[in-house]
Amino acid sequence: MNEEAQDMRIRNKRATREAIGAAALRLAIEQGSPLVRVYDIASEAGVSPRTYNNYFSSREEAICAFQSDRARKMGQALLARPADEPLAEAVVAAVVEHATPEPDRVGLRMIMSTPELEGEALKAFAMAEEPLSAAIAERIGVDPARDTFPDVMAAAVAGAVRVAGRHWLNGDGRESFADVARRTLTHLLPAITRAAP
Amino acid sequence: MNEEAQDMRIRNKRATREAIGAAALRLAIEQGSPLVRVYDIASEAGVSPRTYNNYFSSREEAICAFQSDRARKMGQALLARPADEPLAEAVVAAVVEHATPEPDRVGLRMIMSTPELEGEALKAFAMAEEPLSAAIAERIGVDPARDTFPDVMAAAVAGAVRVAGRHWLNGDGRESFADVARRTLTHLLPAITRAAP
DNA sequence: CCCACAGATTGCGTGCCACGCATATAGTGC
DNA sequence: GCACTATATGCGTGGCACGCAATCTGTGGG
Repeated sequence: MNEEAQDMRIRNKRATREAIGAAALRLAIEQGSPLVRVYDIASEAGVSPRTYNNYFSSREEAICAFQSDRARKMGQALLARPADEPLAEAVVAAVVEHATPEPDRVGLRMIMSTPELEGEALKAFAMAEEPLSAAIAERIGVDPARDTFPDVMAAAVAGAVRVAGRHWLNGDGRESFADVARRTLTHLLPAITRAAP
Repeated sequence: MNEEAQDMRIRNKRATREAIGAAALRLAIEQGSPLVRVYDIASEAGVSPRTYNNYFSSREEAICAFQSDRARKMGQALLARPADEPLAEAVVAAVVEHATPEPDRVGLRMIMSTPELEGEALKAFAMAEEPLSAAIAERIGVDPARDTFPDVMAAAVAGAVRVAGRHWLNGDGRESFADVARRTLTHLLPAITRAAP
């Protein structure tokens, strides 16, 4: 049962990590990010402050943990798409998967409007680039160390999703995030499809 | 002479800001970013520690100030290109301008390999996006609040330059940064030229 | 020439936080 | 039941951001 025991531990760690992250996000939304104290986050999550920073090394990281995990999943979603699917379709599908359930408007707006969280949010999006690049490289069969195409496309796609989030927030709220993301990705399609004829 | 006096003050502020930023970068390269103390940066720049954080609110911000200013200039460079130049050419030209003089390899490598600085570096690149987007929007005559194209392209271009930096660092050093950047931007050209027929 | 004023620098005090170290606890395999 | 490892926690230390108030500096007016 070694593996299962390890799984148990991993699950537990993930659970507390998510608990802390959720607590941090909730408090940041309620009180505003700069006012949140580490002690409060830890209390809310039911752990010691010392334990809190076994998981996160800054308040920003804890608040944006949700975004980070989302971004990671977006990259992995592309890897999981069927290999015979055209690259452009696979990318759009992976992004749309990642967009469900709809992001939390209030939380996203809080993050976007807080300069201190901006860097962390950008890091979260950047985290999606490596798996995206790997998936693209594998799909079109090039070496990402030699050819810059996968990295460039990954960065462009991540950027398009980020821009979609911004426009979705500023919009009138009647368009779903997935639709906005589809529109932004459309602008990239000529570049994406060019390399996968 | 009111205006000139104001100019003088602005120049002075800019000078001390650059002095502090340069000192921070130099010390970070020499000793490694986490070992640099605020007191040392301030001493090196000839100001008080208290003055240092009138200009920067974190060590990371000071160390990456040079990158931030660079990124800003890249955005403004596009605005300054002749209006009749095709968008794709103007973008490439602006990036190449921004690439001279060649970035400092050691400094860039230090920043790229320090996780704490990663967020700040990403913020620096993101700063270039707004002027880039504005320039693109003006050039093709669309409203950036309605049309996502300028923002998406700005993010893609900034991402391509960032990727170029990474590949340039990992390369054998015989290719200039400008050349690598040209290659990465080439991958975006189909998307860029599509909207400016 | 002196004064008033605004902007910039600086010193000091306060509160917050990241992190190393040592310890307690819990869950696992033998 | 026992040894072991991973995790949680307490405590202490050092560093840093920032508010506040005093000081310094350069500028323009009387």
